[in-house]
Amino acid sequence: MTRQTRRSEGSSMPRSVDVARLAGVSQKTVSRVFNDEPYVSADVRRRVLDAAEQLGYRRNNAARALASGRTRSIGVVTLGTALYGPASLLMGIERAARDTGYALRVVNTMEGDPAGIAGAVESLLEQGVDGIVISEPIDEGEISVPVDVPVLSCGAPPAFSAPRVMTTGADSILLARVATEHLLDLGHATVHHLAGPQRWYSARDRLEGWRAALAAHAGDEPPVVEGDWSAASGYAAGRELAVDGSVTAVFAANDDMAIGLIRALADAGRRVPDDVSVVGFDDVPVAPYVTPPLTTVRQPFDAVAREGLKLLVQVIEQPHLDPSPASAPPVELVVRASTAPPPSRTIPGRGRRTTSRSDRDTHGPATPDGPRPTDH
Amino acid sequence: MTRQTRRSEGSSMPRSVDVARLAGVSQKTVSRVFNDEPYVSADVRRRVLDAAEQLGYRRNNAARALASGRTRSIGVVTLGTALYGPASLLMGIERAARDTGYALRVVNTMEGDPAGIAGAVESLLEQGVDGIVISEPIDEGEISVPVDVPVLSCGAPPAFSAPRVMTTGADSILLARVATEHLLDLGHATVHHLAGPQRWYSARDRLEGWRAALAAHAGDEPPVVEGDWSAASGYAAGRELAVDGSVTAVFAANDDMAIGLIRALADAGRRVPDDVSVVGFDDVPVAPYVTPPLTTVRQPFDAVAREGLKLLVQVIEQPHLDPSPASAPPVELVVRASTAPPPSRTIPGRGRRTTSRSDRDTHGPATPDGPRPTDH
DNA sequence: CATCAATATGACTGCGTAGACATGACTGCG
DNA sequence: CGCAGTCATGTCTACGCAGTCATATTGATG
Repeated sequence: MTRQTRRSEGSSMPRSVDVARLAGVSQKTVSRVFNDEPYVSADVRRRVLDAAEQLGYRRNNAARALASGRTRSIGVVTLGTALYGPASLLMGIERAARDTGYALRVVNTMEGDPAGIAGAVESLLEQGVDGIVISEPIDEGEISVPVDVPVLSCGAPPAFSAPRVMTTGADSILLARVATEHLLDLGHATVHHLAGPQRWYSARDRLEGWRAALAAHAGDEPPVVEGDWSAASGYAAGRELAVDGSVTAVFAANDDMAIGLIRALADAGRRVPDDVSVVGFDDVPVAPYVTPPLTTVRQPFDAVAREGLKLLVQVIEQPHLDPSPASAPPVELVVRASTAPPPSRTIPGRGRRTTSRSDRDTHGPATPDGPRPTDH
Repeated sequence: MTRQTRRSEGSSMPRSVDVARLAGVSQKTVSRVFNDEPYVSADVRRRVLDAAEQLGYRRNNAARALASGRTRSIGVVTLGTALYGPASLLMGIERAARDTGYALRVVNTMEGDPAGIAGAVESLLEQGVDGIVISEPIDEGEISVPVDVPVLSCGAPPAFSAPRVMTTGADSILLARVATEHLLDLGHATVHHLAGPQRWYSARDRLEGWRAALAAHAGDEPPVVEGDWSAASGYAAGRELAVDGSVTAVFAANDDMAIGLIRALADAGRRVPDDVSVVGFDDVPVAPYVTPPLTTVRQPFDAVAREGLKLLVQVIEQPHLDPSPASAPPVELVVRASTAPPPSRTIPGRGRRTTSRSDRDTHGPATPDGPRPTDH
């Protein structure tokens, strides 16, 4: 039994030579046809395609990669979670990658894994990828892996040394600031922050945006409560915050925590938004349907993924050109029913249901999404 | 300038020959060391590893695949959504794949994409994978792609002809049945069903389980309302169901729709669970924190992924052996506050907060998860 | 001490493709 | 009509690794 019998059933896959033989051309010509190279006559192209069809020919990617030095694939490092944010980003990246003709290889890096991102990157490099996307970067100190492909980091500073590192992502700082300012504009004296785990850059950005908003409004900065993105941690934080009567507004670093928070407040007898206003972050699909419908800022995952991949692919394919900076996606505050003016000092013509904010950036409309549930 | 300058910076990656030269051994021996082949002396192994370390050597996966005929990677076909179910399954698959030493290649198939699953599979085969996982199969008729690798279908019948097709997945039918029977056991005369899109096999399974439960209890079968998994569609369905005063219990095919449904009922003035009981499906992380905390059945994504991949890898690596059937993961009903006995006929010693059901399969405990919010 | 098996290593080669270059057919133009 | 330029195709080969088989070294055994 020779080596031919490696694929199943002994009927080894047809190769380009087989197609060539059937079409009466050389192997190289078959290669030309499949790579859309110029200088192939219409007649030959047709014969080749017919022959390939007939044999069920499929290019061997391993051989292509070996011969050309390019794998036409992009590696993605994700956190191993089904969190809405990371999951949405991953899906956006897949779509964008496919649009540009690249395949996707995915590696998780469980949070807390000591090997961490470095190990994930290492594994992608060994698999062979033309570029790497760090989907949700977390701080793990310097990454010491020698990387020889361009790297796209979604929302983090270039945390390690590679020849070509880019960053992309929504302006989380701005988004957080808009969310916080929405509450301040409603008349709240200050805004508490239920932060995400500070190992995540995205969590830090949100903290920073919140700080900036408070600073701009000369508000004092209450202590930060830190969660782990989960609704459960939001609930735990909510129990702490509920006992503090001075809390009238909270900006949660994601919607899940906001939902947990709201429940804790409700369980403690504090009404939302009458006693406490809550703003989330992400605009998860259920946000309009929880009780009360959640005011939040929308993350433009799809746009971010698309822009970022465009950048990455450009750097992969034209290493010389300076990468054109991605246009910042629009900032979108979605006002629903979880925010209201503070209870004590009643403001006439209550500020609810407005998108009044205007910043240094464009804001999308506060779109009523889907069948908009009535307030109550 | 020769071809060597393909990788960036002209400093082409070291190859196994380079390592061999430095270690004073043959290229083949380097290969042996990295593949953990027997018959390598400890001394040589050490020298090789040192040399590799020093040069920053990394195996070239394309060449390995070409030479060995195996890519050591598994392709996953997912729907292009950030839905909790598919996303969780994908993460579970990644974890499981890495545990078995396989890399992951991911392709989306946008729902409604005419090319659909067939195209996704085709693309994976061209990339070269040793096995394929169809993560959330939907019905697209016969898939006519010739597939020569084993295929694992999560929860669907073998919908196309490949030499080796397996299925895995939780027993959705049973889960749906347990959910429905929970409502029937509470005393509801019948249970309505808010179904998922029927192109999805998982949606069909849940419908079937619901049917089975009704049939077993001699309940009549009310008309089915179909959603698209989204909370928005749940809301729309809820508006329909709210006008029908006879509706006292609804089994929603996933938690998101259940959340939308509950909101629509609330907006229509029907209280949950006092007037209408609602059971979801999945046990999404926010389920304990929405209003009211959602009774639901938990999908054991991680266990399903792990079992399924074990099966797939076994078939890949030992094509001869009969695949050992996966053990069915436990069925877990999580009773929270969205279900209660029907309003009219009050049943003494209300059946809430029990996991009384016992079926042909083991049930996990109705674990109080995380900081359990109090009922109200 | 010769013989054989187990161990350790190397030489050679093919995997299927695309890159470099050669070659032949044809075109247009002075 | 001859020569340069374009087009269309072919030949040869490297890509980097693992498979196959040969060979050298050991130790044990009768």
